[in-house]
Amino acid sequence: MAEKATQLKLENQICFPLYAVSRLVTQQYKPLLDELGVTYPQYLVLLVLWEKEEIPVKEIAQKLFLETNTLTPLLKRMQSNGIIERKRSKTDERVVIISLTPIGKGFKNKAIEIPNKLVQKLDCFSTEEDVFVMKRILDKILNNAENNETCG
Amino acid sequence: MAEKATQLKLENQICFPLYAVSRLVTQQYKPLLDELGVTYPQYLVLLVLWEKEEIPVKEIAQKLFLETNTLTPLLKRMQSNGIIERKRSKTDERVVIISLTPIGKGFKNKAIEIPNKLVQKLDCFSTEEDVFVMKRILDKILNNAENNETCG
DNA sequence: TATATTTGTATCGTGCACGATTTAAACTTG
DNA sequence: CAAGTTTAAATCGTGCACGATACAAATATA
Repeated sequence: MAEKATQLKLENQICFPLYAVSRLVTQQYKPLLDELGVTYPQYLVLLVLWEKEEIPVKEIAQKLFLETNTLTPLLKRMQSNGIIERKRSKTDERVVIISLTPIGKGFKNKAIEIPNKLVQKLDCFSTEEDVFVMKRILDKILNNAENNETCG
Repeated sequence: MAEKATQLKLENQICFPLYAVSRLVTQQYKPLLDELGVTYPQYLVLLVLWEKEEIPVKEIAQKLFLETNTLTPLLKRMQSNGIIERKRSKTDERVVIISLTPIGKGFKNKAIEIPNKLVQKLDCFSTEEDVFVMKRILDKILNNAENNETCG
């Protein structure tokens, strides 16, 4: 029982540092993304679209582990900001295909320096070795989350 | 330049798996916290209050790396759910002191099994070794974030 | 080929996060 | 001690997250 009570201390939670560091890192992006006029989740959508020109909402959702009820309004905002286009698929009228406008494509040149700048910022909080180890573990977890439906 | 373009691929982002895993883990808590009728950030406030009976809003904010503009409405919801009490400090009228109601104190017994249940759930996604290593790195980052104002 | 089921988006409501601003109390300084 | 500054909460507005529900198109089944 004493051990279980100890497990309820904030410092012993696994989840909490994950939650706090995630927000901390997102905050590091803010000034860089402000220059593009996008939010952090919108930036993730841009990363997806820079890898694939035309992609259905559903597929973006799967890549980012988000639901369409989060993405639909987010994509509408990006559309009204002139960054992306939304059009219905010809072959399946249910599907909405997302693509970049010339403006959205142009953002890639501005964004090219962001990853390096962010690594510099993270140097204030961690070593590159630690960041690398952490990323490897997180990727493993995400990978298992994609494949392990038996377990959840 | 080719290297910089590679860095813009989603799979090469540090931030993204952090963001996605953070949400994934929070989702694992949901069914457990539903039994208490609290959200995940509210659960974090409970963890703080189980360690310290009476605590100002500001101090909770510092422990959880949140702003008071996030906490004030959250605490009001917890108050109207009968979990906590809010009262002005006698010695400093600016300060609002948060404390648990008997109901909030009683939640601790119900919550005592949550950490173990969560570890079990995480076993589906990761090894305990990896979780331990990750937590150590995340704690280091948080620690540096608390102390390094020169760098940000 | 009607009917039922599944699938991809969209809509709605609640609760965070967080920047910006406001307010009142406490503190500092001239 | 009066004026300016700092500090702790609160308020406001915007944008996620996400559960629940709706709806229409596509598919499966009777």
